[in-house]
Amino acid sequence: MQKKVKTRGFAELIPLLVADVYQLAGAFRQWGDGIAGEVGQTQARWQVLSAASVGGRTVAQLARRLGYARQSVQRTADLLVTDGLAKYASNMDHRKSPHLELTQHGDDALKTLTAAAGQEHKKLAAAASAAGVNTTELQTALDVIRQMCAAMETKGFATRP
Amino acid sequence: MQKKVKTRGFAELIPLLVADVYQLAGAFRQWGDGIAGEVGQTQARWQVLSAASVGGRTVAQLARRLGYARQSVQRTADLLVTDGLAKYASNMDHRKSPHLELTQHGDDALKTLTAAAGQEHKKLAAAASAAGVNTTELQTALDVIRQMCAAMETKGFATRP
DNA sequence: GTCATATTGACAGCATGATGTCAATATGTA
DNA sequence: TACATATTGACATCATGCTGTCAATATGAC
Repeated sequence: MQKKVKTRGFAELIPLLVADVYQLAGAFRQWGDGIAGEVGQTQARWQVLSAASVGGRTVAQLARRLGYARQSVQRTADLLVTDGLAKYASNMDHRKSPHLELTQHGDDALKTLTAAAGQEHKKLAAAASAAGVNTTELQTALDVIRQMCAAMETKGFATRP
Repeated sequence: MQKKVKTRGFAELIPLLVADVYQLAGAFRQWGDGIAGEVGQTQARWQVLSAASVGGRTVAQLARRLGYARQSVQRTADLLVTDGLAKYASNMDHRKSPHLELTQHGDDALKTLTAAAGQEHKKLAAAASAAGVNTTELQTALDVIRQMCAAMETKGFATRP
């Protein structure tokens, strides 16, 4: 019977976890948009900038890597090119599918974003510490979240890198 | 120096937490959309149905409770009414602001959704358990996530209930 | 009772995710 | 080589969040 009781309590925590993860993800999203907004960017553009900074990747490759639909990334990439943050460089391997490369302007923007994010991470760490979170607990939480992601994947729900 | 080292390690976990929370939230979203989709609904409609099921609430009140913009909830509510899942009932307190009430059809849909979600929660709990998560760790993760939400709120990033 | 202020719903428009379809292009196999 | 299949970008369209503006309506201070 012990196992049954344990399982029941466990299952009842799931809806709470779902709600809290949504809540925290929403707060993180606002936070990230705030950081990106300070540089006149958005999170979507930031993600594509970051993934494209490696260079030598087509839009379709970036989309797969980011876990978004190809067309969504295509639109964001086109906007980045329009704004001069990136450019299309011809791809020897595929005449119709150029590589997305950052321009100097785009590289600068990404560097600014990275620096701003680092500052904000420190601030959030301080706030979390003040809220009573310690490193051990945070590490446990991370482990649980990753295991939940793994569990979701076994059920066929893709997760995004 | 101990405190400094601890803080540094802590701050470095933050970006990992952000990435993993995004990832898990994305998986949960897909999962929820799947559940809602089986009944021909969406998560947005589900949320509004659920919040409206209490009865006696205006669209603006629902929006505040859900943490969404008033206009977003308005649109979803209008769609629910169009589809016969809800109806507007005159509000004595405000001539222009009716209460959103579920119809029998809407109540049935919500009951179906709730039942389906319960089943899915059990399945996910089993998968998580198999992935090696135990109740104690899950509870710790929940606590950390809530403390992070609280920390975010102190920084002015609203979280959604 | 009056009037400034806040709230509300309607409407228009934007951002960013999704999907579906089509033609051009690679790719792998017979 | 030839052809079936997969991949890719372009384009259209939808879903669902946001914002801003306006008029109607409550609300509260005086």
